[in-house]
Formats: sequence, C-alpha cells, structure tokens
Amino acid sequence: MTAIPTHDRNTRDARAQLLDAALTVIREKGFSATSVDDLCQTAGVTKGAFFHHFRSKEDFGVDVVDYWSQTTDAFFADAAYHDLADPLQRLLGYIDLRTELLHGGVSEFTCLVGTMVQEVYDTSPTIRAACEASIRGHAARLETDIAEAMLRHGVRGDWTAGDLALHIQAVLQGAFILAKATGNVDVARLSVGHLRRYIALLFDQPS
Amino acid sequence: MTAIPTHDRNTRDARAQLLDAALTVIREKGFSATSVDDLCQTAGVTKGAFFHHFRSKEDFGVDVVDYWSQTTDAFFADAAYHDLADPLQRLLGYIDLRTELLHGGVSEFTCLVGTMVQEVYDTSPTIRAACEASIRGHAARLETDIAEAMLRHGVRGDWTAGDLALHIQAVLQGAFILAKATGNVDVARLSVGHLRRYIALLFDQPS
DNA sequence: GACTCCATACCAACCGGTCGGTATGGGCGG
DNA sequence: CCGCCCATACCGACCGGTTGGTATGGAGTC
Repeated sequence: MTAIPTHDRNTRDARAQLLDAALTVIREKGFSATSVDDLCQTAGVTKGAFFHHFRSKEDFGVDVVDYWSQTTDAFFADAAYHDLADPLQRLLGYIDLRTELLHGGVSEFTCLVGTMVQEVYDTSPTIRAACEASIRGHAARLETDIAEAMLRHGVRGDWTAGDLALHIQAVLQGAFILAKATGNVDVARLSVGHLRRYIALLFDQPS
Repeated sequence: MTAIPTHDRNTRDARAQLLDAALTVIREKGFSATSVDDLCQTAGVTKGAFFHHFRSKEDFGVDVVDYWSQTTDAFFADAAYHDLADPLQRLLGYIDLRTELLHGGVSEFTCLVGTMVQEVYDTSPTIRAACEASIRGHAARLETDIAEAMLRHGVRGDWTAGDLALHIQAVLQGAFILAKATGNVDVARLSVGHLRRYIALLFDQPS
C-alpha cells in the first residue's frame, strides 16, 4: 500500500495559482485596483505565499505579463492557419481566428497586456517594458507572413511588414476598448472586420 | 481708489480646478491609482472642497468623463476640416488632424475615456455608461460625413457609416496603447496612417 | 540540519469619506 | 443704508478600513 502524501499535491503550487488567478482578476478590475489580498483570495493562497514567490506587487506584474506572453504565444503557435500554403491566407487566417475568439465575457477575450500598460506606462518602467516586449514579440510572429505575402502578391501603398503587424495589434486593442465601453462584443467584431477588409484591399489578389 | 477684493478671484473655483487637474493626473496614473488627495494637491484645493462638489470619487469620475466630452467636442467642432466641400475630404481631414495631434508627451495626446473605461468597465456601471456615451457621441459626428461620402463616391465592401465611425475610434484607441507600450509616438502615427490608407481604399476615387 | 514553501501575525502609510466649523455674499424687511 | 437670515463654498482634522510589505516560525524534504 503506497503512502498517502500528507501534503495535498492535487493543487498546483502557489506561484502558478497566483499567476493564473491574475489573468482573470486583473482583466476584470485592472492592475491598480487589484490588491494583493484579492489575488491571494482568488488563488486560494495566503499573503505569505505571495511575498515568498514575488518580491513586490510590481515584480509580480512583470511576471504576469511574461506568463501571459508565454501562454498566448503557445496558443497561436499551435493554431491551424499556419498550415495554409499562401502567406496572405495565413495572415487572414490569423485575423479570422482573432475574430472567432471574440465571444463570451469581456474579461475572457480582452488582452491583459493592453489593460496593464494603459495604467502603468508612466509609473512602472519594468512593467511597461514587459508589455512592449509582449506586443512586439507577438507582432514579430506576423511579420514573416506579411513579408512573404508582400513578395508573392503585389502591394498597394508605402508601408512595411513591421508597421502593418503593429497596426493589427492596435486595431485588436482598440476593438477591446470598444467592447468594454459598449458592453457589446459585436462592435469589436465589426471593427476587426474592417481590419480584415483593409488587409484584403492592401494586397493585389491573383484573379 | 478701488477697493481691493478680500477674496482672490484670480483663481477659478475649486470644481473647475479639480476637473482640469483630473485630465492630466488620470491620464498619467490611471483612475484607480489616482487618489482624491492627488487630485486635490494638483488642483490646489482641499479635500473638503472635493467632497463638497462631488459626492464620491466615482461620481467625480462620471463628471470628469462628461467634462472631457464637452472639451473635446468643442475642439473638433471648431476644426478647419469641416469647411471642405467633399465629405470624403472632410473625413480624411479629421484623420489628418488626429495625426497632427500625435506629438509631445503621451499623457497629452492620449484619450481619458479610453484609459478610464479599461479600468472600470466592470466595476463602475455609471462611469462605463459615461464613457460609452462619449465615444458614441464622438463617432456619431463622423457618421454624417461618412454617409455623405458613401453616396457621393462608390463604396467597396459591405459595411455601414456607423461601424466605420466606431472602427476609426478603435484604431485611435489602439494607437494610444501602442504609444504607451513603446514610449514612442511614431508607431501610433504609422497605425493611424494605415487607417487613412484604408479609408482611401474604401471609397472609389474620382479619377 | 539546512533549505524550500508557506501560514500567521503584524505594521505604518494611505485610502475614500465624514464632520464640525468658518467665511463670504446675496436677498430682504425695516 | 442697516441688520438679520441663510445658502453656498470651502477648510482641515479626523475616522475606520485597506494597502503593500515584513518578521517569524513551523511543516516537509533532501
């Protein structure tokens, strides 16, 4: 008969619990309005555990942003649109996936990084830098497909793969704000629809 | 010799001072992180004055959003682009004006409403509603020019004047987030540049 | 027995909000 | 023109509760 572990190992460790809890709580209430006690209560851990794993709330903020980047990067890396042969179709596939994700509660589809950077860009250089890295990293993954599409298809206008990739992120962030302000996902979906139309117009389609 | 007024009337009243101070402080630190004491100190008034004019910090938030709407609406109502004969040129003139405004410190050109609604959309229904009214009101003023442009010029794609007007707001909000994350105005300007190109592509130009 | 992980108890600073009080000035009867 | 009434504007000390953060000790593991 195997020994029953006195310490319940069904529950993940406090650090992971706290990071997961933060994704929900911060997107609901914002970073500043989220207290350490809020996080601990949601995560089901004590304050001692929090300050054992993180030196300060600000340090925790940086780690949360990094955790968010890793989680979302893994999600999009696995997505099906990467299998498409045409780079423009892959790009449009990304937009379509982002559109599909726009459903359910606002705090479930909005972006943690966009929420956080709005609040702390001027008060916390470390969190701001982590947010910039997150957004730029995500955009960089689109850049290669855009660059390939520019070569394969003709292009209208004077722009680069890099600034289109960032523009796509801007529209998504803006769509989240629209959804938050109106309490309506549909306006966000319509806005991303305009983005899709723009990208389609940008490239000369093979007729 | 005229009597010297015992009460110094050079300073505006506390209410106006507080509302003006809020436009700066809230855009720098966010709504939650801005304390009533912060506002009072910046405005140069006491806490007693604050709670004389506003029942609570949340009530103040609603009044600040309304004040922001009035201020910005007045600014754009006076803008020169309204004098252009062609509705499409008026619309592009609006975009160009928004681009020109993108300079200086981040807290000077970003949008108070977008910042606030991100934080409080789920915790303060009254502020959220005020933010929605502000954004929709601003978008509605573009809608007439868009509708006229749709009639005068041909149109590509299936969309309405209303959802394009909101999309424009979304891109602007997203551009602000980009500027905050990167600490760089240029990326915001490039993103609004993409928006301008989109609008130009949407309408059939008279050759 | 050293180390990690975490719980409990606690702290000073700060939070939004209250409260008793003061100062100013306009309306108005005389 | 005076004196009284009272609403509005504002002051700043103060309140209970919450904040981020610390100090300490104990259980489990190597």
